[in-house]
Amino acid sequence: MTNIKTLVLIQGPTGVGKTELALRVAEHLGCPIINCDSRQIYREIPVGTAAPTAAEQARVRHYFVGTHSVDEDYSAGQYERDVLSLLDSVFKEHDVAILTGGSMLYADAVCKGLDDLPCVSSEVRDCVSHGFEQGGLAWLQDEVQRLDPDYWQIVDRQNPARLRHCIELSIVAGKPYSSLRTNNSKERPFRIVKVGLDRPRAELYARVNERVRQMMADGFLEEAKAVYTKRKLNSLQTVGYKELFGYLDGDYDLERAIELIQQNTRHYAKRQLTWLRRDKDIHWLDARDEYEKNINYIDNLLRADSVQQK
RNA sequence: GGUGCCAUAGCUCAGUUGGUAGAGCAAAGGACUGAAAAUCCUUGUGUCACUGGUUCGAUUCCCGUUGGCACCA
Repeated sequence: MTNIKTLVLIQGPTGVGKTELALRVAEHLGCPIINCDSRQIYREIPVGTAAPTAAEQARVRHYFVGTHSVDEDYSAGQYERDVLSLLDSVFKEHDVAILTGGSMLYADAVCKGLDDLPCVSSEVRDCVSHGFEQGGLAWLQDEVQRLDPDYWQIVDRQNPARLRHCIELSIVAGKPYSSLRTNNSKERPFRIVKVGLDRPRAELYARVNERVRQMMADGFLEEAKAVYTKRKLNSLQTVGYKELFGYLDGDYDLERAIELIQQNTRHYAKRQLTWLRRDKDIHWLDARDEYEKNINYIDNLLRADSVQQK
C-alpha cells in the first residue's frame, strides 16, 4: 500500500493555466514537477516557450526545464528513457511526482512507451532529405510502397513527415518499419493518474492572445534575435520563433508577426485538444474553478484509484 | 456641392452575357509510435447594402436611398 508510486499527469492546451495548477498541487503534495514540454527543455528560449520562471522554480523542484541547448538533438524516445530513469530516483524520495506540459507525444512516450527503434544516422536522414528535394512527395510515396507495402496501406500518404520516418527506419533497420511497430503499451512500475485542464474556447484564445503580448513585453524579440543564426535547427521550428524570424527577414512588420504568433498558437492549442479528447483515461477539470477545488479533486483521485487498483 | 467608382461568407475578394454564388485566409472537426510548439487530412447558405422598377424570373439591368473611396470645386 505505501509503496504504490504515482505519476500525476497534468495536461491541457497551451495557455490554459497548467503551470500554476501544477505548482499548487506540487506544493500541496510536497513533490517535484517534471516538465513535459518539448521546447521548454531548451535553455536559450524560456520567454517564447512560457517556461517556468526562476521564481516558480524556486517554489517547487523542476526537472527538464532549460536543461538542454537548442544545438542538441533531442527526441521523444530520449525523453522516455530520461524520465523513466529520473523517476527511478525520484520515487525513492517521493510517493508522487507530477508530469506537466503540452507535448502529448512525450507524455505518451512516458505512459505507454515507444517501440524500440534504431537510431537514424545523419547520413541516412540527409539521403532521404535529398530524395525528397529532388523527387518531392511522389518520391517518398514510391519509396514507402517499395520498402514497406504494409505501412503504405495505413499511412497518411500526404504527410511527408510520416513517409520520411518510415523510409529512414526501413533503411536503417534493413526491414520494413511496420515490422518494428508492436502497438503494445509497456508496463510501468508506477500508477498513472491523468488530469486534463480545459476552459471555454473563447476564453482560452483570449488568454493566448494576451500571453503573446506579454511575451513581447518580456523580451521575446530579443530572445529570437539571439538565436536567429540558428534558425534552421529543429529546436527552433517552434511557434513564435518562426514568425519572428520572418519579421527579422523583412517578410512583414512586427504587428503582423504578433498576429501570426497568436493565430498559430491558437491552432496549436486546438491540435492539443484534439489529441487529448481521444484519451479516455483523462479526468477533466475546469480551469475556471478555484485551485482548492481542483486540488481536492486530485486528492480524491489519488485515494480512489489506489483502492481500486489491482 | 459636382462627377466617377465601390457595396457578395467573420476578413480580403472573384463571379453569375438575368435562372438565388465560390476562392484564399479565419473558424470548426480529425489524424498522430524517436524532428511532435513538428507534419498532415476534412468541412463553404451567405437578407449577394436598402427601397422601388423592368422581367416568367433580379444578386446580376434601370431609378432612388444610405455608407465608403477617389477626383473636381
